[in-house]
Amino acid sequence: MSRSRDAVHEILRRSESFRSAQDIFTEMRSVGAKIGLTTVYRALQALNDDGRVDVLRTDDGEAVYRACASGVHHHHLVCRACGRTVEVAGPDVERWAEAIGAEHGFVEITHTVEVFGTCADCSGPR
Amino acid sequence: MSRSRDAVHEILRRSESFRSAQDIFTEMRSVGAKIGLTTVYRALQALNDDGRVDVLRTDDGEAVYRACASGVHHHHLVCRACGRTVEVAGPDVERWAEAIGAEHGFVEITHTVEVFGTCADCSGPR
DNA sequence: GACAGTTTTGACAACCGTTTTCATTTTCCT
DNA sequence: AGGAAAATGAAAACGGTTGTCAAAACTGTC
Ligand SMILES: [Zn+2]
Ligand SMILES: [Zn+2]
Ligand SMILES: [Zn+2]
Ligand SMILES: [Zn+2]
Repeated sequence: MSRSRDAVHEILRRSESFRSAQDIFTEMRSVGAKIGLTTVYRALQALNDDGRVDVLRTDDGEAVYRACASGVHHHHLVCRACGRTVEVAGPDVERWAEAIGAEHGFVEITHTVEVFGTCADCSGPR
Repeated sequence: MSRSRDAVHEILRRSESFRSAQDIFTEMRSVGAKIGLTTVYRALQALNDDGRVDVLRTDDGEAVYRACASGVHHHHLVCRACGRTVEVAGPDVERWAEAIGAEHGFVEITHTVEVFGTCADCSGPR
């Protein structure tokens, strides 16, 4: 798994928002790349397994992917309108999650945190 | 929408973990209730519209529902093994989300936060 | 109670994103 | 070049969810 995996990774690196498999597939086809939808799905899950892309689920259950610049644990601030995404750190949140878990006797704590809003460009000069 | 909506709500109130539509449907049928899967789905989305149940997506995209005791904004600490769920508050997290959004010029901030772990019963006396 | 109008129900089909299958193509190594 | 192994993609299968539509249940009125 290499040729197309890199192609998919490249698409994601060029994008600053989360993208769906179908979305990526359509873009690649529209610029003449000959690739199958199945391969896009496989590339995405390989990239995710390797920790090279982040994935999250939209409200309607679609998986969307992003090649994040940061290799370490972080979260996302996503514009509801244009999808633009900023990677953010939240040391306080990390500590809070651990603490709240411990407080109730839970171990091996993990968490998911996403922040949504409307970015400056999209809320715009009214 | 009433009879079956209440029945579904009741099932959820009796459960302390998040449940899927299929799951609820199977339980209801197994105790002799005559209800259709479609109706369960409709009841769940109605309850959610009314803000009476919380919904979240599992990693594989399935929607799961829970009738939370708290009517106000809160988050969940979920056991990966048995599903047992504790409602938790995180004032620090609320403030952090607002602040991080504002810091990047985003407005109308919302967020999703879920904490996962293994509960005391499930991690058990090794 | 009978009746007409409205709402709810549920079997079934349609949808849609994702995964599996499997035969073909490409890549890699000698 | 030759053969084994990995990658590819078209099409079928899958699983959760939503749409369809005719039948059933509920509503209020005479
Ligand atoms: Zn925006
Ligand atoms: Zn974190
Ligand atoms: Zn547990
Ligand atoms: Zn919150």
